[in-house]
Amino acid sequence: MISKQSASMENYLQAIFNLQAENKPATVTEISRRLDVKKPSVVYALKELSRQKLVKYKKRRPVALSNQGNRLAANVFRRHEALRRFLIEILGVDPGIAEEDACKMEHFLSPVSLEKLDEFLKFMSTCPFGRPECLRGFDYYAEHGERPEELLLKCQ
Amino acid sequence: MISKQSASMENYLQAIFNLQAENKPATVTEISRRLDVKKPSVVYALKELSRQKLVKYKKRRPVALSNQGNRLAANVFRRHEALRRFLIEILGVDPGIAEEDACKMEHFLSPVSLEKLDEFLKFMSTCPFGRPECLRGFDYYAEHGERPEELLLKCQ
DNA sequence: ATATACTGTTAGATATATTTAATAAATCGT
DNA sequence: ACGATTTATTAAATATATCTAACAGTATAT
Repeated sequence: MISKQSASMENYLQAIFNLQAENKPATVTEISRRLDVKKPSVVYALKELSRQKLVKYKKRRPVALSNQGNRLAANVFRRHEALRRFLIEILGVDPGIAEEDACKMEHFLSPVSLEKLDEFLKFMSTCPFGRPECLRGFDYYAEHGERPEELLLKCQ
Repeated sequence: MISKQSASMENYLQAIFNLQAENKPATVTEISRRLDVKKPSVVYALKELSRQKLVKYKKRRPVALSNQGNRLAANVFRRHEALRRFLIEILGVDPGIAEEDACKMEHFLSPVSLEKLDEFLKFMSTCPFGRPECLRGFDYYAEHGERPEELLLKCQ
């Protein structure tokens, strides 16, 4: 019943999810633009997702997620965000690249790892003293190629 | 010339790479066992990789990586290890699950992100005072569900 | 030495997901 | 109102990667 979806189908669900979140109609053309695929590919995917009752799709009408579809999409989105934030906020990866990487890896992060990653981000980003010292140490290390001297050593 | 490979082909390269590293002959049967696919799938893949000069493949002979193939496989392995280690050593994910997740995500980590992740792992694992304080803080948080009081607060 | 078992290959079918080309339906501008 | 443009769909082709079934080649054991 919890129908595991392919990476491709998850991408379609997520695109629709994002459009809904932005209050924009989820049209074939727009989905096709966002996923950089041709329109017949979108129609094919919508038929498949419709068959699985993950979207409500009537010909030539903007598509909408079903409850089940929304649940799945929200899940993909959560994985996407966790990965994206990790890459940007912890590793300092360029946001554009982080987005791309998250888009591809998001389909393969297990629930257990997601949970841990979410906790990790929460812990690191809600530190009452700002960015934790060891992450600042890493920022320095990433920038200067060597572990910070004296000043930051206290972080350990 | 740097021929980007599919996730599937990367898996075959990696399986052969691992067998070579273990000094075991990379046979169709063994690759098929490790990747949990049928033997004709392996033969298909070997033909394709051979066509691309990534493996040296003669019918009914154990297969070997070419230099180029070895370079690609080593790269996959590096991505795999970085992800696996991150999941285990930083997030505390169960090694079995970490292995599975790494196996799937390894195909989609960009060079830039890999570089950063490697640096991050190196920084965190070579701290002269052992496991960095904020990671120990996270260990505590993950176990007890709340940020450590007084004692560990200094880490911030 | 030959039957048996294991290993490897081929051929053909299947599934998924994409494309192009053609067409149909809807919308827009004048 | 109608021709042009945009949007959506269908049909058919293609690519990748898998499988099953059948077969071929090699090795093994008695």
